Amino acid sequence: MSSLQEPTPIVRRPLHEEAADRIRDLIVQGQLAPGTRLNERLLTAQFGLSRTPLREAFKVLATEGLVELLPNRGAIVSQIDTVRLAETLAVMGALEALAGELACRNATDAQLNEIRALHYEMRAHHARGDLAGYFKFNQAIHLKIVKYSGNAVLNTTYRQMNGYVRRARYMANLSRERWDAAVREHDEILAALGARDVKRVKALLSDHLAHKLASVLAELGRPVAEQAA
Amino acid sequence: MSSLQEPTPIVRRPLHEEAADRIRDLIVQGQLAPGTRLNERLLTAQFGLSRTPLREAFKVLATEGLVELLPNRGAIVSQIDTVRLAETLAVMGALEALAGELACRNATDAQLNEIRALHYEMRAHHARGDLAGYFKFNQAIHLKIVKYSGNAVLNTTYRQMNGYVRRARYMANLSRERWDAAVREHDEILAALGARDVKRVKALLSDHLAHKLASVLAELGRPVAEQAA
DNA sequence: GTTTTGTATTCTGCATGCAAAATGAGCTCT
DNA sequence: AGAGCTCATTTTGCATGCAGAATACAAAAC
Repeated sequence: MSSLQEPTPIVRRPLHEEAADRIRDLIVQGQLAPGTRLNERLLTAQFGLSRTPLREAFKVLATEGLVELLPNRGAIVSQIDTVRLAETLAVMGALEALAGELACRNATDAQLNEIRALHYEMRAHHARGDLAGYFKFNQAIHLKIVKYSGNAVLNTTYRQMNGYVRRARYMANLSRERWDAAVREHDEILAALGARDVKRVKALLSDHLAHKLASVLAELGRPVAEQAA
Repeated sequence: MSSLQEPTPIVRRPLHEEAADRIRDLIVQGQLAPGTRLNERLLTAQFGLSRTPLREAFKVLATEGLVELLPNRGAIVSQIDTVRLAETLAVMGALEALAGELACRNATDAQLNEIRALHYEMRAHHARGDLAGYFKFNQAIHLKIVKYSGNAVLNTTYRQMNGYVRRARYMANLSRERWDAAVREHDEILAALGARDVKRVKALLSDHLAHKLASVLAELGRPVAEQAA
């Protein structure tokens, strides 16, 4: 038992995972607005499976925080409440600072070049004033930095939080000033990463996220600014 | 509808939550060793419920990382692998540094006094050489700091990771030197917290966790030390 | 006109049933 | 004795059924 055992480990993917992925995408991409009720009968019909695996998916999404389970009243897409959003961004700041530190140490040059490429793509969209395109590459850069930290736990934790926060991106209606500033911050982050300057990367990422948090909070005008980093 | 509506919101707790809690406790407290198979029939008999809610609980525990789901082969208590342990501790270090910072700002004096009390209890157990008692209060202190950060997302994230890590505590067979050093570090942390010295608390907690990580890794003798903070 | 009450319908929570996959025991063949 | 095969048993994955809770709606009371 050595070479030709399993070219492809053909184990059918459990239905509940499939369902969880599909619903997660719908939520994260904003197709299912916060507060929307997730009707079991409806979704089973739509996905072509029975209630059991669907309900299992609900449980998973609930522990991920994307869905809220009301006893005897089913599941709703969780509200994006301001406090939780701020809290999540604060935590993501800490995570990303760590990610930057580790990426400085562990990322290969090729990986840094990948990030660099994404950065220039992002700048291109910024130059054109294409906000949606900008967001896409911005996201990709941050996810890559976290990924190339080489810490899998960090990666999954971050991605999960990102799923929650991402839905709020249209809420922060990003002023032109903030947008330009964010791009400049990215320039600096990239430079520091290239120089493998741990301390600087860490500080820059921490600040970057703090600014993002501040801009989101400003946009939402809530007086919860105190408890953020 | 104002005053006498719901003295206690008597909504029966879903069975799957109950089950998840019970199994989680068994795993975290080490009564269910890593690798143990979780037989559905057995557990349903033991808990007095049917397979459906039990399986829902499995899904939750799986997303929490305490249980591994093998398609068509059921659930096993997840192994504590060294790499993941190290990665988790690194992330917890970042989280706890943030927690310390926020606690400095947000914790009330009464809350700091609570932590202080726990600290002296811990010292008492250390003085007696009572390792189990020491661990208990040590845990409690760290959890309180995180809790009094006032950031709920941080709190739940930290607690979840702690659940995974806690099972490994007996693995790190803590030398007397490291034990003494840890206690001294706690002294300093407490002092800095009392002085509300954000920068210092942050640094101390970060170092404290890094030392813990190093000691665990040393004990386990794995060459994964590079990728930690 | 508004609120309350009664009732029908829908939906959730959980148990159970059934088919497919995995495990294990015994057997055969080398 | 050990490796491979067959078949019975166990176990998982999923669908469905049923009871109770929640919701919706309409008629009645104020």
